[in-house]
Amino acid sequence: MATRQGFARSGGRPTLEEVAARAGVGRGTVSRVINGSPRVSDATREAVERAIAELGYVPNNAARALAANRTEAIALVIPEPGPRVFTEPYFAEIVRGVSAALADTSLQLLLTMAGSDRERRGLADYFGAHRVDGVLFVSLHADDPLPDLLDQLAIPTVVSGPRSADEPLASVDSDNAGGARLAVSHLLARGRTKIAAITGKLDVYGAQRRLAGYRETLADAGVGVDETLIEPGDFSEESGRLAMEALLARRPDLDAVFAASDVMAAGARQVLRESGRRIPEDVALIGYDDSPIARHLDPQLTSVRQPIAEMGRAMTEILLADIADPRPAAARRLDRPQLVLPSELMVRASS
Amino acid sequence: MATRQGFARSGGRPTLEEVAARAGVGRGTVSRVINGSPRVSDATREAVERAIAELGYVPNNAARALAANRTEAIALVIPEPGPRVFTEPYFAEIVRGVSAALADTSLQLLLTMAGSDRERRGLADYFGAHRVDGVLFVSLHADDPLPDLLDQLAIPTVVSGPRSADEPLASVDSDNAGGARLAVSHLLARGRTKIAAITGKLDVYGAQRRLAGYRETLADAGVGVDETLIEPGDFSEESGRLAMEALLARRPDLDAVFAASDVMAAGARQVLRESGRRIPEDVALIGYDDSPIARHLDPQLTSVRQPIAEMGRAMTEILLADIADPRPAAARRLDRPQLVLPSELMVRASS
DNA sequence: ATCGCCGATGGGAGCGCTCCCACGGTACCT
DNA sequence: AGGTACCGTGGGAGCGCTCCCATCGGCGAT
Repeated sequence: MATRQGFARSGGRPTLEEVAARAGVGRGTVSRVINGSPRVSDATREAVERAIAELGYVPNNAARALAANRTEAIALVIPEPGPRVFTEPYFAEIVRGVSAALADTSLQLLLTMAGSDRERRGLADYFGAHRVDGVLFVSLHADDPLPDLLDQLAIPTVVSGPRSADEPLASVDSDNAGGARLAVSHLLARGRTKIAAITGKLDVYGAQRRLAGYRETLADAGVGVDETLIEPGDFSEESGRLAMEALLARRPDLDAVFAASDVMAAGARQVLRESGRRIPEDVALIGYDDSPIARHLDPQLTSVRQPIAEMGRAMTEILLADIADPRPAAARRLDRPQLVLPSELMVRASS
Repeated sequence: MATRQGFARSGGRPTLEEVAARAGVGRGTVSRVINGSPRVSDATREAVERAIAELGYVPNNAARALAANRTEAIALVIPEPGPRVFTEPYFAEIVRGVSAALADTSLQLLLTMAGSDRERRGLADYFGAHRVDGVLFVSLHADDPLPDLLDQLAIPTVVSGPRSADEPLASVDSDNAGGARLAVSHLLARGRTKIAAITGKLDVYGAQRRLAGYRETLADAGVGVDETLIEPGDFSEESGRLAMEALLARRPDLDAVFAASDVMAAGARQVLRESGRRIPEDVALIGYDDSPIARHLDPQLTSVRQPIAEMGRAMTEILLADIADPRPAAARRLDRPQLVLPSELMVRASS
């Protein structure tokens, strides 16, 4: 293998200069070939490419980064919370999407889990020191100062769920309202009319949107929204249980439940069972996220699936476009995409 | 905040040189302070540190890497397989452990998902080009050429599960045999004697060890190993189903099942239910991995928990120690740790 | 008082690359 | 023929840091 011979012969790694010498051209020309500049004749390009192959040359990233003041790396920041948040494969799916989008570029993915405030402070310095070309944020908290700091530093940034309806940064989201609409429409189509909702934490924008979708669908269908059928949760199983108990106490006549997460649906299911109700005969149940739990619940849980990997991919593509955009930060700031990807209803036995 | 002022004033980021000027010392001295060299007087060190704080100086990684021929980064390589392998939070847990171990260092974590052969070839060049100081491998395939290549290149490497009993690279593993032993002992203690095993893919070393633990425990207890009670699976739910059917056909009298993964246990559970058997009254069931599914199965599944995050942490610590080891590669190669971390049995309703 | 030694320090010489200016050559115009 | 535009190209000048050698004092030993 040519590559390996290259290593062995020189002892160290071949440099640009050596490639240039071998190809009989100057450093600048080799650099142009490597960077795909059009200002190189075909013959020269070919000669350079041959020399690169023969020597097994691979550019030194550090040198490039230093000389060009780029880093060839983007960071994925995950505000790492308690140990068990990764119970759902959300994070892994995002990473999959991101790294798929990165596959044909030469960019590196830097993973940053920053739970504590101290760590986040470090990050600010870190990003400020120009150590990444762009930053991807996953599941951002509404009160996180980091994104705004990045904005000031003019570092391209994309977040994975807008923090509000007027998110200032570029963002990618799944259609939470649409997902809820799918679920509720499906229940209506099945003849259910007393459809309860267990919401997520309502300071999370996505949870608001899911609730909004629920409301809109019922209103549009002429069924009307009954506030006694709505109970807040916080995405946890325990909160699903509690919400279900409250709902049942208030509205024992309900015939369907739309929970804003599978985990809450699992809690609700337990309470429904204990109350002697059958699923879906007496009460239909729908969750959200299409997590692995959904498929293992008994009965299998109908759930709304978000295209998580696609979201990761889309975030990355938006980020890359922003990085590549030659206009000054002020101009780029003007047209920041707010992408919303459609959700899908996975119909199973529980509805 | 001093840091922010620093940015604003200079327009660009402060450099070593500026810090040196401000502290009234030479570049070399500042460099020594930053790198914690002892050959600096206390007074000077203090003056330099003050200048650093005042300017909000953060070293430029690329420049350091270039000058020192280090990279300040380690790679975590995940042989990305099909879309759905991340169904279990294994990967996320490993990342948690790794990044926890990295938290007090200044090293960066580079995430590399390399599924296709083409990507892996790229990786070889990439690592060869000295772009990382060390590499962490997760769930390595037995026939992967990459680790050996890294070994030749003398790049420190740690793998997360040895590929065989005589793994040449440093490795960290959970005690698979011990985990199986816990499970089987527990079943024996509950009075079960006809304990079946559904194994994982036996070309995976961990699966072999789990089966070995099962065998040893039965042998030690004087119960004896009955080969008709052993059926191979491949870690998938479907294979769990098939294996359970085969076992039931052959040994309808079995009173317990130890499955080498929760997912297979879920498949087995379904078949047991369909056959009219009650869990755990008629047949006790134990899984492996303590995945989220375990807690959501009905009845909740007893399962063996591996300390995954701790494994990630341990891998990283071993890697860092290897990177820091000043001895030549040949010497380092001699004492490569093979760490085995204990597993734990999470007892739930199914056993 | 002189010498030698050692710890503390300054700063030159790169690390491998990109950027950019300058140069020779060709093609086309007047 | 002379001029003007480019195009493709070479190579100097750094990017910000670490390494390492030279230097400078101060100290105890002689």
